[in-house]
Amino acid sequence: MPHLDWYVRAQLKLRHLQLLVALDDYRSAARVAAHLHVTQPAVSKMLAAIEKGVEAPLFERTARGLEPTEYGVVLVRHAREIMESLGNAHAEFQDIGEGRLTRVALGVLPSTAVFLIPRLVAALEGEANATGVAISVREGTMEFLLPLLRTGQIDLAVGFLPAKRPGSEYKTTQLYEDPTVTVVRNGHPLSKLRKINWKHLSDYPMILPVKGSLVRSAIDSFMAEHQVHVARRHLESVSTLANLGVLQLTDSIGFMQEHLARYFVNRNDLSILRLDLPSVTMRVGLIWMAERQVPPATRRVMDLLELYAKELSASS
DNA sequence: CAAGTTAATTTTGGTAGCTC
DNA sequence: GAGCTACCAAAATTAACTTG
Repeated sequence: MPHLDWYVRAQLKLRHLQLLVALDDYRSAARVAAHLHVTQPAVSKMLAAIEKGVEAPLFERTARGLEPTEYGVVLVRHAREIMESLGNAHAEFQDIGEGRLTRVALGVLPSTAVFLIPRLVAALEGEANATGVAISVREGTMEFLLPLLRTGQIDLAVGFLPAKRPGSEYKTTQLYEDPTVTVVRNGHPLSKLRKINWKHLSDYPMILPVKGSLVRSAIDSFMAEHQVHVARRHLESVSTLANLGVLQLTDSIGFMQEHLARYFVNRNDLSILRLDLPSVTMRVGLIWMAERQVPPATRRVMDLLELYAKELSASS
């Protein structure tokens, strides 16, 4: 499909995306035509033009309507995302127009999402004055968040700080340290043992962060040092919910930041093994771009997060 | 040479008639 | 009934000229 990229950049119109989404919704050219206030042939022709452009059939013509092909499903999904994202622009325009709500876009790690963010949002909700802050949150690994930070799609990241300070494009402050712990389902054979040593881990499948991530490399070197054998069939995942599900359903051993693990333990979802991973403690902190000046709203969010982090480490 | 006007081209949508 | 092709018309955009 050599021309798809070019076509999408140069030729594909918003009108086309509308059409694709409507076709998927109605599965009928005639009804789509009515919805878009055009006639049926116009719909038919526009679809043909898109299909020619992307060089792939997008909808299968059947006796009583249209059904998306595999290609169609993919393109419709992206079209929906774009239309939705564009819809958000309207809300943000209003924010600017009203001149009193500032949007702060945060990027967070799964391990920080569950306890820092709710407190932040609750505090901001509570103040109820006109010069409020609207928060938007994205979750992902550091590899996902840092590019967003660089391109300005997020203003601030709450994530792992690199071990050394290259003193470069990012500015950081440390909030707290988060050790990595091993977690298993309640009633897991290992949780019954009085004494666990590292060799025990070799007997069970593991869930590890994806290769190349900060935590993973730390775990890998720790494992090598303690000669723990990693089962060949281990799961690589940074999806917190997937990990939780797998852990509860199987005898897998998972690695999690302690703060997140505690959350699950408190809810009686998981158990923490009595094992220390001393060299796999992550430094969690705020990260933002050095060259961009920090607007007051972002400054406030940073102050609040620092405050909660302090309370947190004081109470634990 | 910039502003304004006109001509050519492209895009979009419509109708009619046809096939499955 | 549903959709396709062929052909037509209107609108918008772009290119090509004038002109002060």
